[in-house]
Parts: sequence; C-alpha cells; structure tokens
Amino acid sequence: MKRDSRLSSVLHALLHMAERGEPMTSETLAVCMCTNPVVVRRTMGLLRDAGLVASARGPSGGWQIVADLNSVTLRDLYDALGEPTVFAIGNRHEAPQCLVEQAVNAALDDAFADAEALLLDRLGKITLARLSADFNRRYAAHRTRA
Amino acid sequence: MKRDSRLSSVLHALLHMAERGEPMTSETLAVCMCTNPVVVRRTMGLLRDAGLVASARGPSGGWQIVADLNSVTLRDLYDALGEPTVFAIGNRHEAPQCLVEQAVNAALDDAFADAEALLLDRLGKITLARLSADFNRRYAAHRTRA
DNA sequence: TAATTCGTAATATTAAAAGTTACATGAAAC
DNA sequence: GTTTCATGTAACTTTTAATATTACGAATTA
Repeated sequence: MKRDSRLSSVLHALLHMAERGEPMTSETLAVCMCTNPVVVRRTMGLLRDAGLVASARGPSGGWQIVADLNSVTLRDLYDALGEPTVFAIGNRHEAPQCLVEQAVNAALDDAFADAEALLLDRLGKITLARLSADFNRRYAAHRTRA
Repeated sequence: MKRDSRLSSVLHALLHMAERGEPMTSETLAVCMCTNPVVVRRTMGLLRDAGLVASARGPSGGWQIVADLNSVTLRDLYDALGEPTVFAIGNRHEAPQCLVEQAVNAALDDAFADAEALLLDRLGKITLARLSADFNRRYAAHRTRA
C-alpha cells in the first residue's frame, strides 16, 4: 500500500527553508523534495492556509516560513494537510447492518482510536525548532567526521 | 487513501464460521463478505497457513475454524495476513542521504513505532471468543427489541 | 513592458489492490 | 468409476487514488 509522504515531505521543505533565510521557489523546493513544482504549490498552499508559510509571486518571490519554529508542531502540519487518514487498515463499511460486523468494528475502532490519539499526541510535542536543532547536531557531527 | 479491510473482513468471516458449526464454501463467504470467491480463497489461505482454519475440497467441503477461539487474538490474524502496513502515512525514502531528511525521519519513526506497538498490543488482547460473546450480546439485545 | 513566479484547472500516468476468468486438482456421493 | 462439488492458483483485467504533467492566467518586480 502506497503511503502518504506529504508530512515527511513538507517537513523536509520547511527545514530547508529554515536554514535559508530567503524565499525558495516551487521549482527549487520541487528538486529537493523529488517532486514537481505544481505539487509543491498545492501542498505548501495548505500550509499557507494554516498560516505557517507565506507565498509571493513574481521575481524574488517564492515560499517562506512565517510561523515561530518554537510553536509549530508536527501536529500542526498534520492538521494543515487536512488531517490525512492515519491508518492503512480499516473497516469495510462505516454503517453496517450486520450484528457480526458491528461487534467487529467496535473492537477494532477502539484500538485504532487509542493508537491514533497516542500518535497525534506525540506529534504535538515535536516542534520544528527541535527538529532544526536535531539537524544542526547531525550537521556538526558530519563536519567533524569529514 | 484506500484502506486494507482484510482484517475486518476475515474477522467477519470467522465469526460467521464460529456461529455455524459446519464448513462454509468460498462462495458463501464471498457473499457475506461482499467480495469474490477467489479473493476469499486467497485470504483464507493465509489463515490456513497460520493454522487458524482448515479447508476441504469436494462436496461438503469448505472452510472451518480449527483454532481455539479463546487463544486466537486479532494480533494473530494480523500476523497471519502478513503483518500488513499499519500506517497510511510514511517517510519518503528509506535510506536518505540528506541530513535534513535523517532528522525528520528519526523524529517521525519514533512516534509511529510507539503508536504501532500500542495498537498491536491492543490487538493481542482481543480474542475471537470475546468478539463472539460480544456478538451474542448484541444479538440477544436485538431479539429483545424485536 | 519583460521576466519571473505563484494559482489552478484539466488531463495523464502510475501503481496497488481487488476482481475476474479459466482451468487443474482433489474429495465425496452415488 | 463417474459425476459433482469445491478448493488451488495462474493469468489477466478493472478500479481507484495518488501523483505528475501541461497549460495558461494572474500578480509582482524591475
């Protein structure tokens, strides 16, 4: 099953944008995200709607982070992307007539709901600032080795 | 994103099989699972490989539960189905060169691993016997109302 | 006004899952 | 032992959701 990698993708883009101070074009971001400028615009557009980044047209335009890295969590990004489906496993029908299916769904729904709550809670505790610091730590270690 | 409903599906089938004592054909199961006999054979075949059900060919053949309902958990079914991907959200690359991506993946992987562990732990605590009891409770309540 | 860049609609491609067809294999009943 | 029923499985088709692409309009800068 193909997984939605937009969260990972926008994170990647945001950290690159944080390193740079100036705007990055959709084209530039597309290269570093291994995708297409239009896809970048569509995805970053969702973050803009959530007030996390800003876009500007014309020469010297592009995308920039406007939110405080300390206050933006991965949960915020998840929400901005439209709260995509978390699980690749799910029930067959939403409103089953069959009593067997009702029993099955009730049991599964509980377990999945708890796991989802745990995951989103975790995402809510990771800030962009922390990831940026993590990156810089790795970068320093990398330069030491080289 | 389309979700894998095989777990929900085989559960449904197993509970129906538990209610009946005798073998059920792929065709019968296909109807109650809203699918196709060949898909049923493919899926139930995985459960057979795990020793949970048995199949018999020829007249009066079909599928039957052979495991003890008290000892089979939803986790066992999950395993039998080949431990399908739990999350619909994931990283872009598995082995990224980019240090930014490494930082991103490390953070995400942790959160997802913990949520997955919680889910599988929960599934490991739900037995088929309990689901069957749950179904019978619902059935009794339904008959009372009717 | 020319160059650049986003915004977005329309379309195409891709990849994974599910469904289907077809037929071989094996078991039971008569 | 022949007929019937049912699984086993390979090959192929369909479906569907995501992603990618093309194309062009709108806005901005210089």
